[in-house]
Amino acid sequence: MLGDPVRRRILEVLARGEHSAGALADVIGTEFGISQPAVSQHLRVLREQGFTQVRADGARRLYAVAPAALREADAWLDQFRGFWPQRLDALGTELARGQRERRQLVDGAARDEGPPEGRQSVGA
Amino acid sequence: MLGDPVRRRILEVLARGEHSAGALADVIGTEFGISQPAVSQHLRVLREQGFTQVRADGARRLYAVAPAALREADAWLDQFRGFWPQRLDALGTELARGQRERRQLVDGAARDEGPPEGRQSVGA
DNA sequence: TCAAAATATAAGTATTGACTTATATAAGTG
DNA sequence: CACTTATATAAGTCAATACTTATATTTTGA
Repeated sequence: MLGDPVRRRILEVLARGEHSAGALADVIGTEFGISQPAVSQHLRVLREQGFTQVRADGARRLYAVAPAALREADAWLDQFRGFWPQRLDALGTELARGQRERRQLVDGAARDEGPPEGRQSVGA
Repeated sequence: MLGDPVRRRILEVLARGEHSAGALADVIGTEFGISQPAVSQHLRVLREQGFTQVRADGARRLYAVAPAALREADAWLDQFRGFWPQRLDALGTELARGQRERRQLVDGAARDEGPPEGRQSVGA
């Protein structure tokens, strides 16, 4: 599933906010040199496996990250957390900041919004 | 990679400690109804992709979780941590406990050691 | 040193999966 | 309406992958 680099990349883009299928077809299609249907098929898989949510906006379909499935992956990793050193250093910062609000970029196609500000994990 | 249920299951078993290739072939082979070579091939993939480490013990090969690759997956998930509610409640406990030491079950084949005690994440 | 045990590799096959082009469907727009 | 835009689906192809059985390799122990 997420072994596929195209799908991973799609989610990375969606981590920055909502994007239309067309915008994704442009960005991802260009990056990987694949067609619109190819991207659309990846979107279908992501949708069906619960990694994304979609809402209609006229003829467009706006995709966004759906937490559930990714969270499940995260939960699965719990059993291995004891195997690597944790990053407690970032904790204070994170606690102070509180839970970060998500932006809702309605589309954005070619336009690049730059890297997301540091949303980071702390780990156990 | 980890989209494969057999490989995920192998790692789950290894999360409880070291197991020989034969023990894994028994457990996994039985659970999934596949042959020794099939399991061995999965072990090869996991090894080559850096998810496991192996050491020799006579004719046996003892497999264990290799943190690096899984940790990378965990790091990748960082960018999505803002999308789901965090479990800060577990933090105190975890801090108090300090980093959990890993057991080294030398094999264990059919014998089931029961669930690992709660090794949990806290998240950002 | 030879047979058995533990594991890996080889070679073949069937399924899955990631694309392609072509086309269907649905929604704006003149 | 007809045309265009936005997206999804269909159908086919090719490569990757997850098995199988058979066998090679290494180690141990009688």
